[in-house]
Amino acid sequence: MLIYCILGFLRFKPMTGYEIKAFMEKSTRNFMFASFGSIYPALKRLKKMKWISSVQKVESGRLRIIYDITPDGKEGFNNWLSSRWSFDKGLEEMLLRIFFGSFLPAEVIQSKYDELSASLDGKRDTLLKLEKEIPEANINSFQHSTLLYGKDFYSFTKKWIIEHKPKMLK
Amino acid sequence: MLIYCILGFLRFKPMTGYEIKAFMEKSTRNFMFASFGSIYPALKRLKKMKWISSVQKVESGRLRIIYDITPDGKEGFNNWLSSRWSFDKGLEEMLLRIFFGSFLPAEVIQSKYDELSASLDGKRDTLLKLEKEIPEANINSFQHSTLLYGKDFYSFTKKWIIEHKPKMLK
DNA sequence: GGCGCCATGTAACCAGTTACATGATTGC
DNA sequence: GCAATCATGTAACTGGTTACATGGCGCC
Repeated sequence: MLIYCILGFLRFKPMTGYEIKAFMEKSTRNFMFASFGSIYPALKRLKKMKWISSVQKVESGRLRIIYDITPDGKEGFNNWLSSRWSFDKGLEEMLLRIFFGSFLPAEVIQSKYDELSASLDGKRDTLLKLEKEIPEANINSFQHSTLLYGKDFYSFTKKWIIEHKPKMLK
Repeated sequence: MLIYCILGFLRFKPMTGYEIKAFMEKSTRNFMFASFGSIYPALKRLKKMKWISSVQKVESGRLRIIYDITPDGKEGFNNWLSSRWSFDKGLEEMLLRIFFGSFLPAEVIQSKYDELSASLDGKRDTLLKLEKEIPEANINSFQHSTLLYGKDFYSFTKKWIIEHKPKMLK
């Protein structure tokens, strides 16, 4: 996931590893955050894959390695962004995808919100089935309340997704 | 976190590694789930720490290693469960703690819900500050919507916590 | 001269995963 | 006789973390 986050950032503009971390701090930090110890190795990995390129500069005495996304990288990023928007990998991936929604054509983005909404229904159904399988006598009120939270959470998130689905421009 | 989950399960009743996984599957699976590849090593670790004990039995030809929590384990578990209920480690830890709420004295549990609620306020405040720091012109509607979701999510969860806070019995 | 920020990176560690290996029992 | 379930476990890998190491710039 971190690599797609980095790739997405580089679609906004070329950046150094340091800037990537700073950008995370003020944009995605509540759902996606990483330390230098994972950012720099991730950049090396992406470079090796040829999904990003780099230029070294010395600016006012400081070494800066500025990374940019390559056509291969764009393809990899777009494949990730346009693959099924399910909730299976959790809230974090959902929000990261939404964050980069502007890189998807307007016609596609609505169907992605619909996919998400369907996935949330599926999640809720699974919980409902789970609930039916458990005899109520075998579960205390705290255990039951975690199930309840799950159901309410999926309902809330689904409703939110529907309400915030981008409107089609006529 | 996994070790506290296992410890909590063993407070309900002694179990084998296999049973622990099966129990997870039908109780905590939407917020806490692990494979055998992490359960068995975790049990070994807990055994080494003397937080759990084990008895080997051969029942109808099958080897079963039944684990039980020790007094040291109970202490470790209680320390974890009664440490500050913050939202810092995410939804999963919050739900796991609630799941084991019955192991906390009735007087304490209410204050834990209050702690959680305060922690959620704090999280929301951080997002509010973040939002103020970002000039609106610099952010597209998708980026903005992830912020919005964060705020709504914290509000929803806080409201839920308050509504489901256990009532004091008179 | 010292602090805070800019900037890069590595090493040790941690907690998990998937895939594999083994083997017995139960029920159709 | 075969599939599903019960039962234990390891090895290779993954994707991150914290702490450390290094060093220059800008400003008071």
